[in-house]
Amino acid sequence: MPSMAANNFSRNTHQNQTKGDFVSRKQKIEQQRKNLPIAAVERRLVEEVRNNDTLIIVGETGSGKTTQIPQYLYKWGFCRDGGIIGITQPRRVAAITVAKRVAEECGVPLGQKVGYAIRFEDVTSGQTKIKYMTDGLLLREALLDPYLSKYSVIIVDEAHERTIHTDVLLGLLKNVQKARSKSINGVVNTDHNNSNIGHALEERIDNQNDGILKSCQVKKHNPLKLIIMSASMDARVFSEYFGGAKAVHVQGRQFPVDIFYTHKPETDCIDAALITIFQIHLEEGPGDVLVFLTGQEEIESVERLIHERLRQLPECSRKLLTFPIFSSLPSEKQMRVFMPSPAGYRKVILATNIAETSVTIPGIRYVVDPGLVKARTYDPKMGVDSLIIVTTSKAQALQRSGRAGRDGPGKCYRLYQESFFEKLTDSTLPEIKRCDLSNVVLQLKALGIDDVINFDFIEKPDRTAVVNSLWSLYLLGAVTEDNKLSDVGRQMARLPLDPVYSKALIIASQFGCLKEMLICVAMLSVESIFYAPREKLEESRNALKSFASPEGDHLTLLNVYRAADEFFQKNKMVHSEEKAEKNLRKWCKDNYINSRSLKHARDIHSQIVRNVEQMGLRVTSCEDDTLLLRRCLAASFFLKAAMKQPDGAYRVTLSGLIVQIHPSSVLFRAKPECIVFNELVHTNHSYVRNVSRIDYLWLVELAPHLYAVQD
DNA sequence: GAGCACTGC
Repeated sequence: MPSMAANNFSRNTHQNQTKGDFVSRKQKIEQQRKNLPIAAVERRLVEEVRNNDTLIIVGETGSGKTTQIPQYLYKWGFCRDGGIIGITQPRRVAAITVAKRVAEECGVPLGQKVGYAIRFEDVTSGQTKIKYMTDGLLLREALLDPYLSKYSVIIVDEAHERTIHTDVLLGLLKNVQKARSKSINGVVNTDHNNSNIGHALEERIDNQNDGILKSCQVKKHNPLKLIIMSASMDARVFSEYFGGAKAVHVQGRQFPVDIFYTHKPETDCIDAALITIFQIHLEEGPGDVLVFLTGQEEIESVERLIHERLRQLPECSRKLLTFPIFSSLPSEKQMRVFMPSPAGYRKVILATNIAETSVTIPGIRYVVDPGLVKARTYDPKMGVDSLIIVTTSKAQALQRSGRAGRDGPGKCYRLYQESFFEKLTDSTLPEIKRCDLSNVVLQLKALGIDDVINFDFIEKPDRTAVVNSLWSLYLLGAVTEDNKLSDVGRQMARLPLDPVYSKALIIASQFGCLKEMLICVAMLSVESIFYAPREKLEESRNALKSFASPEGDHLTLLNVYRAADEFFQKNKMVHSEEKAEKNLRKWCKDNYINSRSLKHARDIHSQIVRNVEQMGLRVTSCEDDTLLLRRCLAASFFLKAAMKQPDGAYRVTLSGLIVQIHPSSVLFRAKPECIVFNELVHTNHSYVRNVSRIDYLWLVELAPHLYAVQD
């Protein structure tokens, strides 16, 4: 009996507690919302949105703009006509976490009134009114619904980051807005002046709606409200681009961060970083340290040096723990940076610029910033990506120092002189100015924008970059001689892949090896599959040997995928799905394979299998006919072929560039006469990665417009 | 025998 009573008692308490917690949590959320800087200007902001079709909102970190503004707009009736509010983010995690938070604030389950959509994951429903998504996803939606007609408001968040998706989206939205306000005036088919997408949209509607839908041609659209949100001080660029759109500022909430510069220029940045870390550790109050470094190698050597110097300190001063974080680090190791340090210990986080925006680590009071970053640039003429260490921009330096002021007042040590800071560029070059544009050009063409060179970008990409991508799209058969999208090009645009890979799938369906090519393309689309930690180089090499194919990296990747899939399917017969997934991760670890990359490849694979089936392509297998598959690789990747030179280097056939096979390739030693490859990256040398052995005569046979029999 | 920051469809 007593135990019974106790049981009841405890259950009651538990219920009361739950209820009490719930109420207090709700109240706490209400309180937090009211205390946000943005809450004070709710009415004014709503008025501004009502009065301006396009509004620029500059909000510093901590203002609450991302979570609150959509809720305000919903509350004040911006969804009343059935339209929904869409908010784009450059990163997936941001879309997910913000949506979760907003659903909680609204007290609704995620996926109903509030939801999110990212690639592979759509947590929205018919009732969704506030939809967070990635900017790339909204671009994809535009291909299916050129007017983006279900949205009454679109908010482009983090616009200052100027990702390539954001830039393309801004251009698109500007035109969609024009086209929608035109159609509302009922002039959809008469006014063919300045807006090329407006024009293109009208033509598309004309073509698509032949016949019974003709009466819908002048379908009335609601005007589109556009909000551009940026954290940068400088709203002028956005305002000018949108015809002098009004810009409003919202206060942020950050703790002050003291900035320190060096008195003289530093020659050895690693040494300077080490000295600074130990100065902080020995002289400053509690708080963790975040150090920005350029790459894995630098991080690993700084970590080693810290441990060496710690050993020279007295016992009582050794309470310092290091945590590396960079993107190719397996997730479980990345997660360690979030563990609170044991009492009395100080954490030093050695990070790449993953910690600038993508990962927010609590507890940071000190930032060490050498002012350098490894940046990717693209040479459109040679088709070469380069990874070079360059100085950060002012905006980047500001972003880095801000990481010290999230939990309290902080300090930032810039390892350069103040005069040097003044010389830094204001902001980082937008991505659209430094990457391959063939995918962007293909997508714009699929949206009906044929004249890409004169498209109204917020910042025009280099003309040669556009011309070169048009040329490669022409060679792939995606655009015709008169620069129009071909039927093949239209098919390619439906696939969420690099255009070369989309074309490879189409060719493979003709060769009868689409099943294999789907796997190759999925594996080629992800970050490196193999993981080789420095301390276990030998073991990881042996693991790779069991998958290696003498015919090249493509077949090796195919072997890995098949082995993983076979392992997974066998597991699924005896275990639950989750257990099988877990075992697969273990299998990856044992085989020195990055399970995050493999999971990504498996997701892409299932997505593109659905895509090609919808396109009506037949998924047939060439079974073990690797010769056929390699011929298909030659037919697909003929733009990237190279011939061996007498000295063992390779000469890229189309550009004449001299390159080496990357040491990570299975063909690094074999050095076949003729190869195709997928990536050309310049670091210390020019390297080609993902390489397969082919026969030069196949190129002559399969790409005769570019290759002839050699004398 | 080198070593790739980050994000996205």
